[in-house]
Amino acid sequence: MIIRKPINLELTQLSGQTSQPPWINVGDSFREVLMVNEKPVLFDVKQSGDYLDFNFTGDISKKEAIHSLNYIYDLDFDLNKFYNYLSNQAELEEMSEFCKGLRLFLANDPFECIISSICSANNSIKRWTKSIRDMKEKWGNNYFDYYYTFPDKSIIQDIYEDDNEELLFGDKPCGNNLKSCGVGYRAPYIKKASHIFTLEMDLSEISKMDYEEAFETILKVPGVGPKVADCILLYGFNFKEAFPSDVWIKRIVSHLYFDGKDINVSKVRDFGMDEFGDYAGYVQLYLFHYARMSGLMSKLK
DNA sequence: CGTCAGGTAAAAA
DNA sequence: TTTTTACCTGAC
Repeated sequence: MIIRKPINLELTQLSGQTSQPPWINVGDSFREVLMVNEKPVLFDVKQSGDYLDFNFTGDISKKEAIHSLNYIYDLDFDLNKFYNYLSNQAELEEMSEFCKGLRLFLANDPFECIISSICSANNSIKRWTKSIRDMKEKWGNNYFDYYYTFPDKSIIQDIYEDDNEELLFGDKPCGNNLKSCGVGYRAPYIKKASHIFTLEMDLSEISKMDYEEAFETILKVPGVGPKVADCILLYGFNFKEAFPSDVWIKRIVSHLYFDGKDINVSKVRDFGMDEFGDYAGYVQLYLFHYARMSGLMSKLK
């Protein structure tokens, strides 16, 4: 079945957005199990011309499946209107050429996005995605033979941090702890964050807040600074006005808008939100991949 | 083998 | 308030 809205699936899947790791690549498809209305559904998506071709297995209607995919791949976002916006600005006009069809890859499970985003801090895409995959396979639920959901917050909060803790308090051999997933010093942040979202902070409340309140709220979580908070709000909760600013976005923005002058990351965030408004999230996504694919990134390094 | 990258938290200025 | 430093791990 085809959804007639343009997307570049592979680019979107492999763009390192911290909603989740890429889905499992099988032949020319990407597959993953998602919980939809509390039922496990195996999705299979692939590129068909400019569009998304999909199949699914699970106890939901076709309408519900399309609704999920529309959200996750942000298919109702008007790319052509966005490209028109980009083409009207000297600094941005080249970007759509390099990333045509790139869309937000939004979280089906906001908690997975929170942990992914915490893991992504001071880390490489390759390493944090492997950590999340490891956590799914160790403690998530297994469906359709090879697929795993991300474990619930109430599970993660009780996982041992490292080998020492496991040896001291556990009754199982080593390897069943957070650090064994390669998360390094983020292990205590992950545990504390899981605890907070299990007992103190309601995820559904975050989506009801306005952007500023949600940002301040989520900043209180250990391991969540401004960059991670903006990733969580953008990829986990679809706050498109977020402009996650890291060292690369700083370099690119500084090159395009400030004549290469060194400016601090928090100024870059203010600039991006002010300059791009509701397009901030998309501009951030496109800036990063434009720089990556145009060769600008190696030039700035 | 050493060096480096990359956000956050905590210490220091 | 702003700036500096330590933190795990994998890539090189």
